[in-house]
Amino acid sequence: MRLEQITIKDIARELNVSTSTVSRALKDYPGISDETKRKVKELAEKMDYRPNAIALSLRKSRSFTIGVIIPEVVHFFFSTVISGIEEVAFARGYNVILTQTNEKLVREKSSIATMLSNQIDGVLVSFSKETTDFEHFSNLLAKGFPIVFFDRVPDIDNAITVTVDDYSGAFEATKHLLQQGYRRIAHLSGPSNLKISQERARGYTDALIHHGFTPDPGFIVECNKGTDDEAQKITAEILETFSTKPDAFFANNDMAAVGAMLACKAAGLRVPEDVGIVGFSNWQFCSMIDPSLSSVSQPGFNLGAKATEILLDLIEKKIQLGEYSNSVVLETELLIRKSSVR
Amino acid sequence: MRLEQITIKDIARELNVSTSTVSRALKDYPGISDETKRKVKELAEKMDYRPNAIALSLRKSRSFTIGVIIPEVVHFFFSTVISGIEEVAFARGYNVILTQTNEKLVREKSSIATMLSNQIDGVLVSFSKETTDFEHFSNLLAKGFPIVFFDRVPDIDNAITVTVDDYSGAFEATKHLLQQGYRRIAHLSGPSNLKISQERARGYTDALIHHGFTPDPGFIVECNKGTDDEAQKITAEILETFSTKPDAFFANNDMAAVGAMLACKAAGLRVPEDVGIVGFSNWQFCSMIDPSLSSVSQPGFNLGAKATEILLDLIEKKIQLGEYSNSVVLETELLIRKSSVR
DNA sequence: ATCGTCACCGCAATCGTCTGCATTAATTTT
DNA sequence: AAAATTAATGCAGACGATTGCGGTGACGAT
Repeated sequence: MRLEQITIKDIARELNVSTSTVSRALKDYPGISDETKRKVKELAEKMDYRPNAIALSLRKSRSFTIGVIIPEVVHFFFSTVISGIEEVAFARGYNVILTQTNEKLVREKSSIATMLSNQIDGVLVSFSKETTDFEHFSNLLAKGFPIVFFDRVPDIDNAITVTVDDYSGAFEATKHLLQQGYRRIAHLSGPSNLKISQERARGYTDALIHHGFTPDPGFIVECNKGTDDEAQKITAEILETFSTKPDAFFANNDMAAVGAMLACKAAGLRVPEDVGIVGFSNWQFCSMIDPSLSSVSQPGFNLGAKATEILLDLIEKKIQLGEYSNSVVLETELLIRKSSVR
Repeated sequence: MRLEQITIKDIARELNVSTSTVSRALKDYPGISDETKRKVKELAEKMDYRPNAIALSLRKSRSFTIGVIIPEVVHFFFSTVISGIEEVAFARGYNVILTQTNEKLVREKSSIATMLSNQIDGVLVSFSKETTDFEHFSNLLAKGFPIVFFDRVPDIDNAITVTVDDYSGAFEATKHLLQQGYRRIAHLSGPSNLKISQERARGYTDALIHHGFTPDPGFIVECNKGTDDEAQKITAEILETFSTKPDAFFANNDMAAVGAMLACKAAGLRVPEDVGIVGFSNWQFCSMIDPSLSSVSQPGFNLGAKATEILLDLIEKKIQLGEYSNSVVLETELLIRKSSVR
């Protein structure tokens, strides 16, 4: 059957005192004799008493639980973020309820609903690709409910966001390709409704302009799913149909970069001699493939940790809304490997 | 401030009825007039009422939450398992509380403690590498608390376990290497206290015996951490110091396999011509590296899903302890790629 | 003998929901 | 018209813990 947990009542009965006394004794309240405290604590220890967190939550309207809404768990970057979240939450005594949306808006909505019903103290959110309006969050924000957005963030003013510097990561990657002598750099972009995709595309474009080149909008091709298969097909198509062929690819993510690399190899092009490739996220496999893949590394763990710290500070009122600059941006780092150096 | 949720009291006050009536009306209990039901439901809808799951948990001693204790999140296999868990739990209306132990026993213990304190209905567990005694679980099991172990499971009779067929995966992998003509196959094993490591080593050994070879215990080398760096060092050492050099490596996991591959390449050996390599887990990168890595794929998603189904069935008393055969074993599949075919 | 002080402790309400057992009013039966 | 039945609803206690407030007894002071 259900686990029969020891309650404060059991201790009270055993000791012939009231539950109030037990409660206060356990918490070292004044007004309880040392003798009583000792007896209560001893018995509690002996009976292996553990406070019922549910009852506490009800009483305090606090659950010491935070929710995490994430597009998908099976994703190197997101899993490192989760790891960071979990680490900080655990250290500060909070539980983590996790749901993945599988990039579906309906699941995002229903997840937030059941989480609220479970009285979570706050929530960390990274949007699904489908999410274009933020209504289901904005009314929560308006009520002052603690929300911190990370990575995939909304473009509204009063939201607290933690992101990585996608713009400068993309800028540096593109600049690096230019410095290596690549001239016709294509960009395999992500879904255009995501701010991160926009930022990366903007970094790419600005880097070109900054170095005196004129960006060709046709050289930005959207890879919506972000899988290697998709990118492979798209790249193959580009290599076939474009009149001016790209001599480098800057991909929105590493999977797409690998897809591009495979397509190039299949087309008889050598990487990095004929074509340079740079990815984004620095998945584990980057250093394991041949040629090893240059990539922009995102501090996933730190991002998760930082977002959680801010959220918990908000929850515990250590900071007020607006005290932090609303958006925290963590630095990215371009890791240069073989795929982009000739 | 904290989110001011609408309660049934608010609805009751507004409608001049008792909370009991509201509660029953919302649940379509008999004995409530259709008129009242309609009014209550309408107002509940209008006020955006959501039942307080915490209060329900307290009342029912059920939280509709399951706990997941996992060594680490940033791990391809485990993240797919989590995905499977989350999927089934969500579909059946359960929340998932996640904690990672980072392979530490103390965190395993404290995680289970706070989870119990949060009145979880059951728990899914994969052990940390440090865990050698199961006391912190066995007394829970004795009390009939629903626990399902997966992947890294204890070796006790009354525990329900869901695993993949490590033995036959290892057997097939080794057999495949033998069939390709490799004769001096070394095994980079995992921590010997984990049953999965033992099973894989056993499959390896049995395959050798089955094909008429005498296993050399010295050819089983433990890679405790399971990282590519560690495996690279160990493999390099093997290649240097062993009098009979291995001509193939069957690794306990893919990271180790990659490490071995790198070490072989560094030693001037060609893969697969001089040395064959097979990994375990079929991480995403297997098909992306050069040469592509043969590996035993584990059905992570299915494993998570199956374990969760069993757990929820247990919780909901759809099945009794012992009704399932205590251990469910899912099939593995050897995926043959270039690293082991000459 | 009466009062005040102090240490120690218990009562009861509370958080939001559910539910067994009344209670009330309306309706039907005799 | 009185009694019995039925339908609709309310009361109150429970789940486990916390906490403001009031109560009890011992003790010393007056």
